[in-house]
Amino acid sequence: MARKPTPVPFMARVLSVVRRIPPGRVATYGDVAALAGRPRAARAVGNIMRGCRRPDVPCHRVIAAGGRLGGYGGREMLKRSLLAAEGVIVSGQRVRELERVRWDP
DNA sequence: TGGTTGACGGTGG
DNA sequence: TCCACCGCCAACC
Repeated sequence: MARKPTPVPFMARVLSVVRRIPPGRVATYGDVAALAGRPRAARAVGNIMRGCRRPDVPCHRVIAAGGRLGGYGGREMLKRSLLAAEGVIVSGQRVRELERVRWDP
């Protein structure tokens, strides 16, 4: 069964989802993929985020599963700082209390 | 048109 | 808890 061809490019939907993540909240790549309509495209989401440097897209709020920070163009420390500044408790390379700060759309 | 590339996820050792 | 492997996918070249 061919998946329904998305009327709008996957990348546009992903960016749209990420823009909706409020400050102090996070979403995993898998969450974003699911919200964008492709539950198994977490890796593809990461690829898109890799090239996304727009200030209007809070890509630092997108983390890996299990509370792991994931990457940030080699600036993982900055990602960690940005999240901490928003009130997200980060310890080492892990977000604590993930279920408490996980965005619930 | 077809192969490569990873800011991933889940499982197993 | 950490690391290695394999499966998945859209964007890129």
